[in-house]
Amino acid sequence: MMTNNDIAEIFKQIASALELLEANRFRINGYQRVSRVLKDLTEDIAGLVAEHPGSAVKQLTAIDGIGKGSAEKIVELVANGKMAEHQELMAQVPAGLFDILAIPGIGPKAATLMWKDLGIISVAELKEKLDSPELARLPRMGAKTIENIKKAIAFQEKAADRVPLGIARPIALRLQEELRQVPGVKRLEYAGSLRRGRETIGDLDFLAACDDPEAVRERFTSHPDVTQVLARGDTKSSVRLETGGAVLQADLRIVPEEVYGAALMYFTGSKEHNVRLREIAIKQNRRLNEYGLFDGTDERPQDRGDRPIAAADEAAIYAALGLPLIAPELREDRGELEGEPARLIELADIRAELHAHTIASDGKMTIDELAACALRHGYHTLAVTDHSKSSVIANGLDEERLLAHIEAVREANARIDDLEILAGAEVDILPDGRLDYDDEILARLDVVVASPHASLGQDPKTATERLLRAIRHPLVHILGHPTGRIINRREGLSPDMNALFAAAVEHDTALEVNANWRRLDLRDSHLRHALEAGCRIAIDTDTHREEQMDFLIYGILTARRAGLTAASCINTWPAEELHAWLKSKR
DNA sequence: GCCGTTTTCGGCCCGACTGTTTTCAGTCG
Repeated sequence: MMTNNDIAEIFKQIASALELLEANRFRINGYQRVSRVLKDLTEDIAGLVAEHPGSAVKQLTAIDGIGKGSAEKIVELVANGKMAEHQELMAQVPAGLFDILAIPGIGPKAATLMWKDLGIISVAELKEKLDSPELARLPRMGAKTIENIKKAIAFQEKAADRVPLGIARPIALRLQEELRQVPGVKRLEYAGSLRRGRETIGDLDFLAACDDPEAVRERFTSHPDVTQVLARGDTKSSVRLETGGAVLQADLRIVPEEVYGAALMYFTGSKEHNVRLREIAIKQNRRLNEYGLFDGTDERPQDRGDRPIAAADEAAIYAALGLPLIAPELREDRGELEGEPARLIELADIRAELHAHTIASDGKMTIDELAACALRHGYHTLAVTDHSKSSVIANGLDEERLLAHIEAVREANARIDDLEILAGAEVDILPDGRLDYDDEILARLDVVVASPHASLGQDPKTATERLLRAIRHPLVHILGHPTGRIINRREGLSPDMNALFAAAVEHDTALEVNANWRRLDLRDSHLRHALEAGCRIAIDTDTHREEQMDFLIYGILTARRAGLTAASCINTWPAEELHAWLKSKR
């Protein structure tokens, strides 16, 4: 069965092959857009084609970015497992060239030259020839360029994956704070995919407005964590840095304060969202760039002394375009420019933590320490949810220990004011969908979070049945980290998410957004679809140690990317409402 | 390749920086 990602990957390969064959730039863009749109799509394309073989092309062309040609190719691919155009291109372009194209600094022109003139068709071959005179004889291939390619390959070998949000954000906050200390800095903040709250970050983007650009530039490019300076221009600098176990690229853009908003929009992206906005501007006979929104469509109006209609702040620019302010997390060209945006959930809306561990299983805090932590966060409710007996590695509780633990929680609740401490458990969903405690035990718990921990390589059908059984269980409140994925490490389960969402609505079971940055599960795209289906959502940190309760921000960012409002999130409800809902399952 | 309140042709976002050039191509975001 072909997943959306598989299909998207095929279109991406077509685009790359066409780049190497020097095809029309806009045709390449077209394929790239199809690839991106497919990746973002929430419904399963293979399923859609299977269910509506006659109307699949029509349904696919209804999606923005997919035309008749691509729709037919998708149907061909799903039906036959292969696509003629793709296969023809793959026969023309050696597969290893895609890896060469992926090296930062090497584009289609350089890769094609190396291939056609020198027969280089893999990164290994390129590395062998880096010091050969024949490479240096290629046009535009001087000593510095070759040196940069060497460094880029070394960088890529170190920085194998995009950096998880939970690693990148603390680094960015630290760097942001350091750069703000430079005298004369008026404004300085991170933008880019980090500001949009993506689950992984490609590079860090900083924007500054200041009195002394050279001082900020100097602090940035000579920072002790910087391993290489890639660019150092008047308004833009770019570096590679190694810090906190991460290897990243970081860019700094310095602009006049009066155009800070326009630059922030530009630098926050996404690229695709920006393109949409610029297209809207053109339709209004205007021009939008990082220096502002201008009347007329002249090139570089900022250099002609034109005064922008709006430039200083984001809201004014959106307003001038006739648009509401779009939250950074939504700026992905996924339809955010249509309709009225809702007020998205915020960190301060959260009033309860419903998934947390103590020393009874694999946590580091006692019940009292956990409660103190919840009180510091201003919560009205805390659920203590230690692991169940099958999670042996996590020191899961058997029935006897669990009953004693429930007593300890009840005792703490009686002793501690201003916080309702609930007795719960994170109960393993066994591979066949049964739960790890019997109903008599589950009924004694105030909160049951049911989560998959083992057998995470199951086939989709088995996984769907397994999770459906847990969702339908009358004593389960929350489905914890539904897929069990670990970002950059483990795919996790690939169940039919639509089936899960429908069952969750029917049985009034909440779905968790696990805020631990290694999980973020549900992920943003799944959550978006869950909300369309009408699911209730829980955002919990799965806290094992004190500082992990601050992981909540990662769950909030992920939830905002899906358009979650406070009302749909049970952790925001007043105590009485939340407790009544929990009791409705008892 | 995609798209359409200039709709089936003719457009398609906009700018910064480097290195290799003698005025700009290639790459990136």
